[in-house]
Amino acid sequence: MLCPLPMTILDELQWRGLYADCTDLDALTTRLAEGPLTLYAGFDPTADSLHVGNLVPLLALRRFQEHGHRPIALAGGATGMIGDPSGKSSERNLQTPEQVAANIAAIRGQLAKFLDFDSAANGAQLVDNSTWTAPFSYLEFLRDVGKHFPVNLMLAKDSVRTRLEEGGISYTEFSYMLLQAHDFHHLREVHNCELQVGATDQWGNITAGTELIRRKTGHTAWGLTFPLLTKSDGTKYGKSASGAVWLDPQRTTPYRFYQFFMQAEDADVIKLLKVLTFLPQEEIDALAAELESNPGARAAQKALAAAVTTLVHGKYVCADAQAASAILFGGGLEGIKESVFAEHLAGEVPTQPMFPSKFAGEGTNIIDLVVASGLCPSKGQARKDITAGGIYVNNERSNDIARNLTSADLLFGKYLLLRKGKRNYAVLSVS
RNA sequence: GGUGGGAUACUCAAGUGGCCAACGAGGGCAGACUGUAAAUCUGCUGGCUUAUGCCUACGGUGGUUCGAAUCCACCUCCCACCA
Repeated sequence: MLCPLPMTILDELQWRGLYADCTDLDALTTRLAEGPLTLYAGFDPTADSLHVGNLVPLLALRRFQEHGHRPIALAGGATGMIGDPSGKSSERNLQTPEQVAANIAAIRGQLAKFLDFDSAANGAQLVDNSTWTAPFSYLEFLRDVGKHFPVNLMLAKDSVRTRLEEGGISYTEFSYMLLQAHDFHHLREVHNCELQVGATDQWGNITAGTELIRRKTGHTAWGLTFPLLTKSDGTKYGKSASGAVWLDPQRTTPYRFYQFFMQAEDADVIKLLKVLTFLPQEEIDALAAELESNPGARAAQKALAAAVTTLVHGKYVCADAQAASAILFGGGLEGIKESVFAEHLAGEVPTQPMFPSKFAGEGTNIIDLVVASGLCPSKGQARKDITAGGIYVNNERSNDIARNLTSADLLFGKYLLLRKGKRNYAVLSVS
């Protein structure tokens, strides 16, 4: 076997399945070979937390940083006020300035965790596009930016064209690409940022930026896109039955987060390892081989869940999620200690506080408790699930809808472990 | 502008006066099997304080009728053909 040359960042992106398109691959390859450059990716504050889909460009910034380049994470305080039409089939409601401000604050904190800001050579930067966009007057913007955009080219962008076909687009969202293009231009001039990366749905916005830079200054700038994260069945990745998978532990508990990746399909897991982790090629190849020869061991899923959970929540929190999973999916509850239960299950698994009076005397009907736990959306559904044998109390099937649960059923006098089906757990905690 | 067809639960799609909370398929949830899998088989799939009970629901608003998803009128939106 030939001794391989060290991988370039582009080789690595290619190998990881992170390369979709580039405005000028040859020129960018040459430029990257000459030395470090500055690049950026934008994150709009559509919610008060990032979700797993945002991880792809965010980790890509870090991949570039590990290859010596300088990443800029841009929080879209300005663009978030407008709403990106890309990939959306209908007009969205504007967020209030207060919402955007709150979301920006939350997202800035999350972005900061993934990049190295302290390196002297190539420390990351965190910027907010409202700092240079807000002072811009409307007239100035029209003259300095708008003048460089022929409307016929704007109409040809995919994001606009699809919207024109399905119901139209407001002037506000139509203008979004100008804001993002101006961001790129600003970063090009002020920070010498030569590259913008993003998912494929950002292609139109990115090329709007490279065009603006070229027309205004004649400088070069490149765009590079990643494929959208999809599952083997073609649907978007990052949604579980209960909605998006968030990085904020308040929105998606670390246990749920860990479980989400643990339950990845065989057909998706290798791709996810490449895209969402920093595991080296040899390790991922070994996991792929293991998946092939011994799929039942699910080593790849375990590695994926561990790596991503550690990346997002840290190794201690990940260890808790692993411990909780081991208990719930490993065996029975026999012999489990209160401290272990309290530490690893209560809080990890979705937990509802309950008043002690609920379990005093007669106790409370199982139907009401299942609904209170959040496992079932209505009493009717709870009744059906219980009758069908799909509900477990402290890991023992309980199919009597007349059953009342009392303090005698509580573990350690405090906890009730409810389960629906094979893998949906909830804890009721008396306090 | 004219004529004809259509709007039914998460989606597709039956139903043309009572037997309709509404056939069927997909999806979803659960059970068996399994790897916390896939495939397969089975059950469930509007809500409610126990239920031969009540409420909500077949585009909207009224009407006919003992009784309407089903009939009538008007309205809104889609599609086809003709202008």
